[in-house]
Amino acid sequence: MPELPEVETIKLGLQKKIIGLKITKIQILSPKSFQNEKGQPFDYAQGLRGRKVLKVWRRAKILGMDLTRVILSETKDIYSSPSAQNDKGVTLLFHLKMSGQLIYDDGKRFIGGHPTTDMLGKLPNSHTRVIFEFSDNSKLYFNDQRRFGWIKVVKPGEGIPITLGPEPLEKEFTWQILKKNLLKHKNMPVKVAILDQSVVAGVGNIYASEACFNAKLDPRTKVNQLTDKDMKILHRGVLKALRDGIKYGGATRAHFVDSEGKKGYFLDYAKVYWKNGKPCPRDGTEIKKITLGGRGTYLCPNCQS
DNA sequence: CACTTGACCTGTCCGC
DNA sequence: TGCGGACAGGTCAAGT
Repeated sequence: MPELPEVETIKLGLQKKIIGLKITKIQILSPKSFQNEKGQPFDYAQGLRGRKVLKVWRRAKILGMDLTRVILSETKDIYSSPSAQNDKGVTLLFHLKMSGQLIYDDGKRFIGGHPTTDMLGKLPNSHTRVIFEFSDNSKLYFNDQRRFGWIKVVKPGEGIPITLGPEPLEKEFTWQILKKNLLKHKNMPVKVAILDQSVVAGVGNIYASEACFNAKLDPRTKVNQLTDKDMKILHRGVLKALRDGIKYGGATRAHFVDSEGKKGYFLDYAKVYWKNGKPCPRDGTEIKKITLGGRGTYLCPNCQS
């Protein structure tokens, strides 16, 4: 799914809702979806009961949730956890991959009929993998049709299990850094190269096509053909694509919904992604779909050269 | 080494 | 209507 703007949208939604709430129960319907730091099923979910949500954050496409140190009197069974000694709190990492959703229900969400939530129907549903219950009886559902996504329980500050480059919305992401990282892949088409999370963290297939369009660059252009000017324009193009994505609440093709279950509208505003056959918004030429690095790629054959 | 393909899963859509 | 194949937002491992 979810690329950076979609995860950012979920983060902003959850920050308003679950900070300070205490977890009372976790139901794991799909053990594969709830893992320890080694990627094996995490068997001690009961040890998370009694913890409060301290912080919700995002790095690239990963959502993090820092939980308090356990309150011993409430959760004796934490001692069955290998990390029980010297408990400094716990962090949950969420990766939604292709089809994951995180939907918060505090009873106000109108399940099953809201114009923007019709697609969800009732929760839990057959794609619900994990359910968090909070002390105010609200719930957080982790749904994931394809089960590529995961929740990992790690120690606070423990490394994210993905090699990540600069965070594009932070100051560290300059055009010079982008150039340096892209040059790791001199002969790769530029669109494929910016999908590498160590080049720039958080760009996925939708925003990679959009970024190339914004920069008026043919996505097939090899990295070593790019001039410094191209690098600067591409840097701006990446930022514009991501910021527009956040502005429109993310992109929904099939699965993405925000933490209230609402779809994102970025695809209505996307310039090329999923627009094959439609006119280019710049010059009216028909948008083409091609395959690059095995992924669908969209471009205007006229103004992206 | 650089790059591509396959695997992980489930669902949908399209052509025969 | 049914069936096979292609394809779908991500990422890592294995293969070329």
